[in-house]
Amino acid sequence: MNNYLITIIGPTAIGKTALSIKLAQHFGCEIISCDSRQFFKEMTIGTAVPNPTELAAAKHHFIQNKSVFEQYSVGDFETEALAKLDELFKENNIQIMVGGSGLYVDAVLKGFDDFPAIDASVREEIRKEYEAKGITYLQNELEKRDIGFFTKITAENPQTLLNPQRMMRFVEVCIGSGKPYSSFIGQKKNTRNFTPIVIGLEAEREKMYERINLRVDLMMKEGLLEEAQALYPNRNLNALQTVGYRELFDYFDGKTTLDFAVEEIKKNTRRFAKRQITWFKRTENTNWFDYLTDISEITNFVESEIENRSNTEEKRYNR
RNA sequence: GGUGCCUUAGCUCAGUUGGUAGAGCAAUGGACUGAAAAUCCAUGUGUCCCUGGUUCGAUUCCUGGAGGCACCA
Repeated sequence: MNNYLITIIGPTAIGKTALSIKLAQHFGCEIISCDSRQFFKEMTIGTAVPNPTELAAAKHHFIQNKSVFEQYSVGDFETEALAKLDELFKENNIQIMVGGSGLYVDAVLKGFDDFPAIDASVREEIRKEYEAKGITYLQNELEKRDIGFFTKITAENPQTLLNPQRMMRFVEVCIGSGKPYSSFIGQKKNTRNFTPIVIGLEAEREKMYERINLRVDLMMKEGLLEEAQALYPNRNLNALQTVGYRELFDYFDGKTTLDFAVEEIKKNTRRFAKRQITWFKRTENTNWFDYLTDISEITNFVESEIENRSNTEEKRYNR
């Protein structure tokens, strides 16, 4: 029997959580969250994790199961999510994944290559060099250690040469492993024991922004300020480089007024949503639905997809 | 009612000694294999308030009007 992973994607605040719960109830399955900020137990309001009622309505995984003090990467998530899915598919061949983090969705659906673990001191060293010498240091290092890859991105994606974070990663892999970054790319044949059925939620830009603004106001009413205040001492942690918190940290620093910070949260959330849309446009085989689409239409769609695919499976076996 | 100043991009404003205009912010498009709610790249969208006049040519100068602000009544 084939396994199916119903995957719900879309920009923030569009209604992914509500849809995923309805689908989970309909198919009697559980939910894998794929959201790079909802992993953290210290953040609740600002990351819009499902509320207790929602969590009771369907079993969720990867919601607030980590601490902001832990190191956690997309590679770790890929491993853990696949293990969890194997377990869940034993119970039910239909499961649900929902999330707004494109990179993490790709990790589960497509898989990434294996990279060696790189010692934190290597990154630290590279960061220092970069801060002292600027982006040309990273460019020179990459050119020296992985000329093929350097030439490729220069030709195909020159903007990446100006992106310190990506460039530091490339250089850190080269230095830490002693091999070119590109030698790890395209090595792994990723096989998945499930078929994704990807549902994308979309809305007119104006509607989407309206929902974002409303949600930010609601978060403030629910106590985002206090939540951010409690995390303020740890503001430098990676997990706290997050929309909704950084802007309030600036307010605590006395750099902005509270009203301005809230407007900044709205603006940065809009920009985040835009980046999500850009990413998800490229997600293969996505079936797009308006955010107001009736749940029955979506369940019908999913059921017919599964039927079509299992029919083609049967034909294959009967041959 | 009188006097002065203002009216240019979604917003705040600059500017053109007369040759149809440009900054910041907002916005839009894009990239992205272990920081990804991160990080990075690209893009100027316009009855220059309206109306006559002067001029080869007016957003710019002049007349009249409309709206706004300030002061005086």
